[in-house]
Amino acid sequence: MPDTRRSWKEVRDRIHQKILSGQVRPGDKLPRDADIAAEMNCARTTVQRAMQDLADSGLVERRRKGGTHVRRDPVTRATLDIPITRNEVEQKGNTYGYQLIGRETLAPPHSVQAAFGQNLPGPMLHVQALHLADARPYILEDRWICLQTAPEILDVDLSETSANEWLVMNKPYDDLTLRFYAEKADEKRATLLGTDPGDALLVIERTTWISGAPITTVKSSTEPGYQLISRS
Amino acid sequence: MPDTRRSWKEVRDRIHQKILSGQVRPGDKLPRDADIAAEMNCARTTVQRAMQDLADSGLVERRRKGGTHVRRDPVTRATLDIPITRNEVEQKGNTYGYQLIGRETLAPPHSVQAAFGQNLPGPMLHVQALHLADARPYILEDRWICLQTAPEILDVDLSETSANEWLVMNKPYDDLTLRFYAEKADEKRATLLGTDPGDALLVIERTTWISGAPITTVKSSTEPGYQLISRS
DNA sequence: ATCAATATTAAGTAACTACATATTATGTCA
DNA sequence: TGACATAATATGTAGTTACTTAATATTGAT
Repeated sequence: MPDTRRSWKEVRDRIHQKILSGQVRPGDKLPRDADIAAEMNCARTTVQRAMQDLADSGLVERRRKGGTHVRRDPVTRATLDIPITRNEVEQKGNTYGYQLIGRETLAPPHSVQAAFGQNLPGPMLHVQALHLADARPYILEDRWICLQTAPEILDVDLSETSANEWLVMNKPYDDLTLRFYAEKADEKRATLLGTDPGDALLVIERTTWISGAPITTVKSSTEPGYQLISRS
Repeated sequence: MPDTRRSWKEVRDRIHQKILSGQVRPGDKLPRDADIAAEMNCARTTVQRAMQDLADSGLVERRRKGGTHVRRDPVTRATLDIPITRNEVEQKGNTYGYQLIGRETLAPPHSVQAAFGQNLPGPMLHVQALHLADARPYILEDRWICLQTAPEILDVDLSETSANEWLVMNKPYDDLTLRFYAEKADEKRATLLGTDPGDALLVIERTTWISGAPITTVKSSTEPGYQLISRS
């Protein structure tokens, strides 16, 4: 085998290597795609793919005309998968349970409006529900659903189907913000989650939009000890 | 303009639309790339790119021969950028400060060994340091560095340069695990972070490897109120 | 010298082609 | 019938060409 063609992954790894072995330093400009292609004896498209990947993972920055530069503020870029809670529970081998706690149509409080920024969401459905793993409280969700964008939710029997699942299956979103933080369990949440007030809870806030219009925002308080782990 | 060529993003969005408008349901098989290309009047490469993107974002699954299927357990896939702490602080317009608390060569405790799995890391440097924003405690890091993989760290003046920065700049990794959870501040951490014991802290654990060899593992306890926010 | 029009550059996108690879289906021989 | 080879199939990867787009540099007119 004289000189097997190198895949874009090889090209990527070579450049990756160069960057972090110090041959090329943060802020440095890399050669043009075409030159790298010539040097590595491959097509520009291959270099393009490699560079795209490096750019996606936060290692380099590319600008038309400007060329490709090694980022001077390298970031750790990680991907998280947040599954539907039912699947998450069943994946772990536990039995999934669901319990509706409250449901009411209401004008959203200011904190919820803030989550949506400019676009005022109008009247919303406020749903509180508990997800269970083997009958133990797992995640407590406090959700607001925009009735302008998702009026069909009013016809859904939320004591049967969780809003979580219904929305994921029926209301596609094209924009999403996630927010993670730690919070002390207050009296009410502690009771519902079967833990003690003051316990540290990981909270996940998720807000979704479809073409600019708000769909839903959820504040999920997880059971004590819950961990989020990045994809490899 | 009769029929402008459609980009791979248009193709992606059209399919995305189909999937979540219910025209195609979770588990369903999508037509072959070639057929979609014909239908949409574009090249297969364009469909390929579109499909790749949908697969990357967790919406569909592709298998050679098997074809493309809509995932039956859709996940919310989010990307997080975790910058170097100095940059994070300065980005917010605060002054960055750094303070070394402790430094010692030590055999790692079992919990640290566990983070690395099988590969035993050997002797390690244990470093504790505090990152400050406007002279207020921001992140407390408790780090273990593998001396086999990164012996040069012993020559670094860690009272000047943070291990965080030195490692990011000098020790490339090719594998990384992140873990997020909430934890109550214990007495010691509360003091260092200038808060009260029992406060809920968001903890970020990061472990890195290079070609299978452990580099470092950090447990970063963030100031109360700290939030992680996903990239758009 | 200033500003605007124009050219140049380097990445971005897309078409078409060809072959690779993984997987499934089929067929043949013992 | 069962094991194994073979064919068919759909995605994956790579090359080549051509054109687009955004950013920069140059030119030229005032």
